Amino acid sequence: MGKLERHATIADVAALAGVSVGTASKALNGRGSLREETRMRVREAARQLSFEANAGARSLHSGRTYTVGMITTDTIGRFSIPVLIGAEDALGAGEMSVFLCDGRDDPIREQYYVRTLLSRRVDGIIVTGRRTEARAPIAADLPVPVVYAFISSADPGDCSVVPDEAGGARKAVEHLLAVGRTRIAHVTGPEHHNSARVRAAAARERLAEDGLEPAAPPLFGGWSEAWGRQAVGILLAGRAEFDAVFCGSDQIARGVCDALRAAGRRVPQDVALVGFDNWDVMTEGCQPPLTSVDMNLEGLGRAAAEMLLAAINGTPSPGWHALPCHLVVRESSAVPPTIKTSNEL
Amino acid sequence: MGKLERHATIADVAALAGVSVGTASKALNGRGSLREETRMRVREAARQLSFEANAGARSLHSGRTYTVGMITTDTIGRFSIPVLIGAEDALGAGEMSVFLCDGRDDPIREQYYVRTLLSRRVDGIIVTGRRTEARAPIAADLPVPVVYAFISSADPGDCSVVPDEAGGARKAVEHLLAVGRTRIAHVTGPEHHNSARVRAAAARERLAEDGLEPAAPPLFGGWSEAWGRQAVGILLAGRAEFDAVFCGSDQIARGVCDALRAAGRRVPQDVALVGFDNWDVMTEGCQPPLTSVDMNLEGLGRAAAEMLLAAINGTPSPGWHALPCHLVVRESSAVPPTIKTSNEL
DNA sequence: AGCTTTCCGGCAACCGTTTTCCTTATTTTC
DNA sequence: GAAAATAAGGAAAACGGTTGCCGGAAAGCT
Repeated sequence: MGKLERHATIADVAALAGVSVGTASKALNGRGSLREETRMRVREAARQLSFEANAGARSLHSGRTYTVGMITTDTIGRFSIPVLIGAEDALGAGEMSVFLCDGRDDPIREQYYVRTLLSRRVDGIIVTGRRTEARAPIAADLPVPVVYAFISSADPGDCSVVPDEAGGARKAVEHLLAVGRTRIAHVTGPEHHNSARVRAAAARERLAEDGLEPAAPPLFGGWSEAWGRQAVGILLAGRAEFDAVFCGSDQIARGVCDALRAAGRRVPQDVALVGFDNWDVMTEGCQPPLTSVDMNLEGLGRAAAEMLLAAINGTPSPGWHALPCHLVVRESSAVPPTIKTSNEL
Repeated sequence: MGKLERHATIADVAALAGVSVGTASKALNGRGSLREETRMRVREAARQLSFEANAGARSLHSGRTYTVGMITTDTIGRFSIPVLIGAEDALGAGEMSVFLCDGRDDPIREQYYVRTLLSRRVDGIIVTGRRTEARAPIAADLPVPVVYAFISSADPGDCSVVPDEAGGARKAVEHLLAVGRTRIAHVTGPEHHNSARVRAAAARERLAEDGLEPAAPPLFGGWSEAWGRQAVGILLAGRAEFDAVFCGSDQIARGVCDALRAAGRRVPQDVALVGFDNWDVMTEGCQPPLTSVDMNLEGLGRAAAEMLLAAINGTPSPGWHALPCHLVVRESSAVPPTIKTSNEL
């Protein structure tokens, strides 16, 4: 209840243990040569006063703060979170604490945060968030290493850790081909969004490798369920036949799924469906559960953190690092032979 | 490109400006009495060296670090995020930085974080996250103030900022009554979850105030869409008639909505639907868009941060603070008179 | 001219820790 | 038994800033 008055200092500990501050410091840090009895006495005093060394004062000496800043450029969103969690986890294991800064997509705010982080002497900075394109470097000539996670820096000399979205899209298409689909449509987000373009291009390319054409030109729109539903209308209105839809996001896929059902097309029997993001809320809410591409954002955050730690320790890894995506197969694209057979009747 | 070698110190600035460090400090902080010319000279030197005062060293003197720790007890989840954003925003306005700590629902991890935060001399701590019940205080006798946000502390002497879920549930029911529904069912999360119980009790109570009984006993299950769908089966199998369903979460509501449509019941004409959380992904994805109770988590985070700041400045607000929820009406519960009339035919 | 003010800016203490010497005892060695 | 080696712990100087106090110079007053 009654909050403790103030933090105990090492001087308090030293006094209680009847030694000098220097000795107390050595005792607590296992330095110098002290009698075991003395060491214990100091430790006991520290325990009694619930002493915790002032990290600020300590870093004054060591030059390292064991903190890193994490700036999300867009508002902390669904994509930043897993990255953040992964990074925090990896950093925490290295005893480093994370300053969270929500940039809100506001350059002023961002610059302000960079300045505060520098004044707090963070050992490094991770920049994350979603953007339509690679972003401009957060600042030039920073005295600390910076790693971009999920988002990527326009400067190729910077270290960016990103998912291999093209690879993910290829896996999605490959899977659809493997379950026997050949007339594959693609519904995705806005064309001005790099992810949408990359995924669409990779999908088309993978089809081409098998000598196939898309069932329809890729449909660019928004990332929402509403767009997914709308897109189905467009697909059905067109004269092209399709037996699968690869969607640029799980939300789109879900919209597609709902609209297909409403139109009397069965998933997966008539149309197989693959989403992107592997967002549990969507993959599980969808009926049937949705096959999806997982970008492993948490792993990405972890990788970014590890690269940052390495950079802090003097071995930076400049450049663009693409981490593999993997496909999680669920019922929306599973085609049990029996049904396939009944289809062929 | 080439990262700057090291941070400039105030001694560098002083040397460049040709004054003593003390004078430089005063010049930069607007203290002491200096000639305007001197002040400018120092400021210019600081600019040239892109000097940023070392916050750690500074706080050594002031005793304040202008940082707070934020511990999420469960893994950073959908509910922690808005709270976090709100708090970060309010704190940032007060020039405070936030240490993010992901407790993962692991007491060991949590205690570890408390210790690191204390060693970093945070000015205060915010604890947030989702839990089935009020949680045990994070630690006894901390030397810094603590505020619990969203989650609440079992110790009534602690400061907890929580949404008024009962009030929210009452508003939902009131709205359904206002649009002429009288046979209202309730589908919600697991009974061992305090939120589920509170909302269910408040809903029943509000009905009783109008002399009404629930259309069916409250259905406790999970928080998922799947449970919502399942619950509709149970409701339809029962002999009770119902013209509205108030759901304990938007996900449940969406499941209910889908299942109702599949069963041939129209929303909102036959059954009006109200959810809880006002989660855009669900309210917008749902067809029709879902009416829902908004807990204003971002505001809650902001309020928590403000209370923490107040506590840091010496005026704590112990106890349990319930913030009002509000209802966001959308089509799932809108009943245009024409349709109502056609129902009555 | 001599005294008091006012104005600037330097000096040094202090914040909490770590670390490098150094000084004492206490042993060991010849 | 004296010299040397070793062990144990203290004193003090950093680390980077802030701030109270003080001194010197210039200006104002009789």
